[in-house]
This record gives sequence, C-alpha cells and structure tokens, in this order.
Amino acid sequence: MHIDLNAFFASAEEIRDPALKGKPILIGHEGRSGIVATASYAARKKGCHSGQPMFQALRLCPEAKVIQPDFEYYKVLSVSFFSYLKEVSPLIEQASIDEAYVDVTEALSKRKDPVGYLRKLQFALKERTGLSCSIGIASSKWLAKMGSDLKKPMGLTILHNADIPKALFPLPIESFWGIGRKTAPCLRELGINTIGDLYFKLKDNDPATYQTLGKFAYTCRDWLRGHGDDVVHPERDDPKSIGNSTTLSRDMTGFLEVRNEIKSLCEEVSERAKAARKAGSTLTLTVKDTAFKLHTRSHSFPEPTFDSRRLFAEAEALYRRYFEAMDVRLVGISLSRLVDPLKRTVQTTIWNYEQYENMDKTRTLINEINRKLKKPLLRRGSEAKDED
DNA sequence: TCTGGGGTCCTAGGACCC
DNA sequence: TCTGGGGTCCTAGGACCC
Repeated sequence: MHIDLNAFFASAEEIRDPALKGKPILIGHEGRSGIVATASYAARKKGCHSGQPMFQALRLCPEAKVIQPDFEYYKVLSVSFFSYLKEVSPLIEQASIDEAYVDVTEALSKRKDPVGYLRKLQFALKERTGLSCSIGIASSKWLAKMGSDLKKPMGLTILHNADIPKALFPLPIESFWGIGRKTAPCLRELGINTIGDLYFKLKDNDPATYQTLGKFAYTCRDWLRGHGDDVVHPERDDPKSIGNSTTLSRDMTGFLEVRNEIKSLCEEVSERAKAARKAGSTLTLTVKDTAFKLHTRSHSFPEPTFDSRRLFAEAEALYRRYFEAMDVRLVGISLSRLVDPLKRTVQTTIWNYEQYENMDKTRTLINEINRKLKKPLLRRGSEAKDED
C-alpha cells in the first residue's frame, strides 16, 4: 500500500483554523523568491500548484490566503499519522513527511472484506486527525504509488497487474513517477507521449529509448510489467546526509559577504547532526550562481565530526579556494557519510596494538576504549562541551 | 517579482591498490 | 613489446521527488 496525505500542509492549516476550510490557501513565503509549497484544492482549481513562484500563484488567485509554512507543526501531525499507521502494520517505510509504503499483505489476507477494511482505515484517520489521504494497493511500490495518485482526495485505488494497460497507458508520460522535467521532453522527442507509448517502445527493444533512459529503462520495463520492487524497508529513516541551504537576501560576492550565513548554516547542521546522533566524514559546500547553476565542492575529514567550528573552517577554505569571485544566489552546507558516534569502535587501533606481544593488555585497552565510546558522548544543548 | 529547501540515487572520471 | 584487469574510494554534477 502507498498512502499519501492530500494537500498536507494546507489541510494542516485547516485543522488549526477551520474557518479556512474550502478556501483558497497557498502555503509558502511571499517575499523575494517565494514559491508555493502546497496549494489547497480551492486554489488548485484556479491553476495554483506546488513549486510555482508565489507571485504567479497570486496572479492566478489573488483572493488566496498566503500562510507561512510551520514545519514544526506539520512534523507533529506527521508523527501522529505514522503512529496511526503503525497500528495497521509494523512494516512501514516513510517516503516523505506525508507519505509511506506499508506492507499490508498480512493485514489484508486475514480480512474477508479487505476493501471495506481500507475504507474504514481511511475514514478513521480522517476522524482522528482531520487528515484526508489517498491509498494505492498493488504488487509493487511503484504501482501502488501510481495508484494512490490516480484518485484524490480520499481515493482508494486497487491496481492489479492486468489493470495496468487500462489505468496507466493513457496517462501522459510526465505522470510516470521517476520521469521528470528533463527526461519527459527527450521521450516526447522519440514519439513517446504516454505511458503506453513507453511500454511498447521498451517491449520492442527500441534502442533510442534504452539509450535515453540508461539503466533506468530496465527498471521501467519491470514496473510496467508489474514486477517492480515490493520490499518495504522500515529502517529507511536513517538519514544519509544532513544539510541546510538558504537563498541569500541578494546576490553576494566573496566570502566576507556570505560569512555569517555560512557560519549559521554550519551551526544548524551541527545541531541537527547532534540531535540525530550522527557525525559525518564529508562536508559539501553548495553555491548557486546567478544563472541558477549549482556548484559543489566537498572535503573529507580523517574522522567523522559534527563540530560546527571544524565545519565552518573547512567551508571557508572551500569557499575561498573556489567561489571567491563568483556572484552567488544561494549557499548550502551538507554533512554526509554519516555514522553513529556512539557505535564506533576502535578498529584501526586494534591493528596498531596487535603488533605488541602482550595481547591481554591490548584487549583490556580496547575494551576500555570501547566502553568509553558507548557512554554518551553527546551532551544536550547548553551542557555540550567542546570535546563533544 | 522569475524559479525554496529538504533529501535520495545514479553516473563518470580519477587516484590508488594488487 | 609501452601499459591488463580487478577492485575501492573520492569528487562533482545532475535528475528526480515532496
């Protein structure tokens, strides 16, 4: 099952202020370079959609109410959504703040009326949290995701593999999950306008289609046959990178102009890493130039770290070395190759000490170090010390 | 008043090792 | 007789998604 909250941020605001119900709402910032994160269904009717520059959305729907996003509040609602799902099945893979894959094989096979059960589940969620959702049921994650997109809001779509031609083939190629604004025009160039067109080109081994999609072509072929990945990974919530970026109040040139922004980004990343109990070995500095092109430069530390001063020192070095003369619109800092600093053991040290003859002594020493590593190294907030 | 910010995954080239 | 084939790790860029 793929389950997706409908117009999540807008619904969240309606829950907080029921007077907004049914009204056109745009969630996003209104200032320079603001974009729409979510548009309520009333606003969507006027042509508003997420990703749109806010001023464009307001031109289409001047009466819309603009609300600044409140991610902390959305996160709270999201947590209650996921704890509700856990009652249905323990096998949940969080796909984003508002959607999940759930392995309901067990839960559904026991029911006499699985469809009725899902409907009840959907309405109980609405009852309990005020959130409406769409559900897709299928034999693979991709197909379930495509299914949940077919009917909104409060949709329930069951797609058997045999339904694929009728349900998906007529859809425009842009609605294929995994094919976006770059690939879709290339496929249209090849005469592929619908999902069905893609299916037949792949089936007939059209070389140009395979060339355009690369390895992804084989994944698409599997998906369209109903053979895609169907394994739900509950542990997927372990992050692989932690980063923050910000669009500057104006274009800036030279490190001294962006120094304070980079400093606070490093501090934010450091705090988030500590809170997630992660340390990272690779720091990446991202900048966007005035033509909206992104540039990245990265550095790997000999040891994983979350120390904001080390992050900042390296970010400064990278910036001065590569971007000093560039007009810059956005700066970002990201930490990756994350490890849990509490789970680290001293493997390299073992090698050094094994050269010594007294193995008992060595073992004692290693045990002692590992015991120390297991003690909490991280102190919270103001108690945090430099050596942390 | 053009186009956010959080991520994941893939590709390709180069250094390095055996 | 100038130069194989296996692999890993690192870096940079880019596509895609919500």
